[in-house]
Amino acid sequence: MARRRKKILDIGRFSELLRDRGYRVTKQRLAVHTAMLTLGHATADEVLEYIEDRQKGLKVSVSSVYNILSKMADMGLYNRIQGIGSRIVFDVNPGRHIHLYDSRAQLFKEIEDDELTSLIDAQLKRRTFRGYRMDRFDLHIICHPSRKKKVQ
Amino acid sequence: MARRRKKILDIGRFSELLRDRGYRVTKQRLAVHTAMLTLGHATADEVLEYIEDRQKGLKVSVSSVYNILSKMADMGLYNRIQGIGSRIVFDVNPGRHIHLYDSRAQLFKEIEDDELTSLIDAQLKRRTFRGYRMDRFDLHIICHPSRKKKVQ
DNA sequence: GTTGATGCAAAGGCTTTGCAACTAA
DNA sequence: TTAGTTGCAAAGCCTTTGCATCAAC
Repeated sequence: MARRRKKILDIGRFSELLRDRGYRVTKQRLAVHTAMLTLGHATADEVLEYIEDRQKGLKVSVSSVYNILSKMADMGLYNRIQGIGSRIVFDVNPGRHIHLYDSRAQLFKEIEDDELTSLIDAQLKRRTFRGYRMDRFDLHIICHPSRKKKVQ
Repeated sequence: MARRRKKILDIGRFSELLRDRGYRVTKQRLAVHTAMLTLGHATADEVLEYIEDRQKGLKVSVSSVYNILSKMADMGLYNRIQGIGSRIVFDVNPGRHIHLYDSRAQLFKEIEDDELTSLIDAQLKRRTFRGYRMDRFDLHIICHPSRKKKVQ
């Protein structure tokens, strides 16, 4: 019983989606989505930094990055997960639910584990939450590096 | 294989712990912990509001609430979980890992599910995360009310 | 009496908002 | 052309910090 997952939209489908919904395809939106495709999950200023590093010519403001990330999240394209503290982390993959949080470096790493995802999903689906219907889940595995040396 | 859980500290043990570690037992700390025992999880201003409602006589400042909650979290007494957006939510129970998030009301509800907790814990324990050791996990089940009428 | 803890106000960090200028369609 | 977007700056919110005062021990 494989879990059905939403797919990450490449730039082409991303543009299509915008157009389909009557939104404009702007350089800023393309740049943000491109950044998210590479970064996986990122805060607004990580996205901004990424863009500034790769596209010197393109001007993108902080507020636009926020607006774009928020709009995409509201459209269901990204998830809002969250860092400890007060920073919003956006996740490009709506189907990605398991995050490893490095409590020392204070950043998220990716975990791909379909078996675990399916297992939890199955468990949750057969449970009832009085009066509530589950949309999705987020599993945060809080970890610390197990060795002194820098881990990769 | 029941999961061993840290216990919630009642006020007496809370005071003991403070004294044992060389910290002072202040009215503010007692008030904050009392609030947390009732609220389960709360943001700093929810704690403050709770205290102001019940103990008109006692003066507690915002910064003290923050300081106290942070210190307790650093001592491992509370967990920092997080609301969507930029607010830090503290959880009084270090052994409580499953949270139902009502996305409409934007608040957390409690889920007690030892079976599910044990299951996930067991799964995580038998997995390896290259270079990382797991401290704990947080499962957020994002839900919406399934009926129009207000749910309890 | 000693320190650690508190309260206040100011500073900080991240996010949102208002609005004129811009640009995709 | 024209309505949706952007960029800028200001405002907002929550959290942290510095320091004089206070109180637990």
